[in-house]
Amino acid sequence: MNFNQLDDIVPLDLIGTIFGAMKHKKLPKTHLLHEAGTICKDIYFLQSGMARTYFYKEGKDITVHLASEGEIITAVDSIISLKKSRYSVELLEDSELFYISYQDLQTILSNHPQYEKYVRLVLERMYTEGADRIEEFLFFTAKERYDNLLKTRPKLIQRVNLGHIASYLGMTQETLSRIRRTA
Amino acid sequence: MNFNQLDDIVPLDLIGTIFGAMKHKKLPKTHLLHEAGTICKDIYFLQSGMARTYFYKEGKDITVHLASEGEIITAVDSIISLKKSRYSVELLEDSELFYISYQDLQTILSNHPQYEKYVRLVLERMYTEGADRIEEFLFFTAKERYDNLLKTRPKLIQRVNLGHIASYLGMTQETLSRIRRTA
DNA sequence: CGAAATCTTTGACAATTGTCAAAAAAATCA
DNA sequence: TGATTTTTTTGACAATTGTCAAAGATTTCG
Repeated sequence: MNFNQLDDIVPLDLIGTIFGAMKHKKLPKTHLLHEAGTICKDIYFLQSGMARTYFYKEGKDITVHLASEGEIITAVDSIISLKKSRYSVELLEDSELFYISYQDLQTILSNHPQYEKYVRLVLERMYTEGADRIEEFLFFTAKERYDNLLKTRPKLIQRVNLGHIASYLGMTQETLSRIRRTA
Repeated sequence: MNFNQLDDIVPLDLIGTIFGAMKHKKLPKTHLLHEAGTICKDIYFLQSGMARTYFYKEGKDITVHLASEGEIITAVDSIISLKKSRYSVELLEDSELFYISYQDLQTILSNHPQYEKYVRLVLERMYTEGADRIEEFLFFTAKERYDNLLKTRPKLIQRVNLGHIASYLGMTQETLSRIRRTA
């Protein structure tokens, strides 16, 4: 398995326990893992490939989150609250993934409370990453945000449409195209 | 006690256990709870008053987080990683607060692993709030972000300097002043 | 109270980013 | 391959937001 968001945090026996409860699938590019307007029950662990969370604002398609192999993706606005999600989750490449319902994960955690700690550590990391992304918007210009992404996740830029990257960075596709020309 | 980020999630006995380990202080406006460049070890629970997390970018003071009574504040970039923080945490009003070191909190959690679940729930909520804030920057104009803050945290706008609110919303003070005139 | 300090507003102008439309380039697939 | 679809770039222009400087307003505190 290849889960860089977890490997250094979560002990092997927990990975084993959770892994035993996970289902596995290979799915093609453009497949919708989750559709906006429905309640999202599953958490996806990308073994290979790439996915994005997105939604529409005033007719425009906006990418909220991007994940590649080793990373986790789900509709965060639904999985915890069990409200209908604003987001859809779409595969950007043919992908191989493991998944588990949040319900099942919670059952495992109830039976093995010693594992809660590791879920906490993963959440802490996710929270910190989110805080960094907020900072980006507070201090950085469009060009700085792009340069930063280039530095931190270079592969992503080669594999994802310009339009998706632009909306993920909070700018239009045209702006990103011009930024790239100058850089 | 008054902890609206916790009351509806965390059971009373845990609040009691943690509360027993917390220290209590009253401190005046402008007091620095934490200073940038040092490692932040404590988590603060505001009983009354108001605080902000901020830092400097190119000489400009930028507010990253705002908390009022019932909310939690700390230097998130340091408390978990134990790295030196980029942020300072400052009181905006005379405040009464409880605090505990993250270290002590972890010890409590080790001794009472049944409580990990609630820390996870709090973190999930914090993460979700962070995700919402990112969305704001992705889809909303300066005016929309201000209107939204006005709707979700109206008191805050009456109690916090325009400049702090402006940087918190990712715009200049002048822009916010003009937005407010029109609204 | 009244002077000093801090905070907010305003104006003129500049820079950044967005919009709309169309052309160019690249990817897809029958 | 070659036609079709999708993606990216470009241009002209508009809207939004930022910068700098200064004037008003408000708060603080001796």
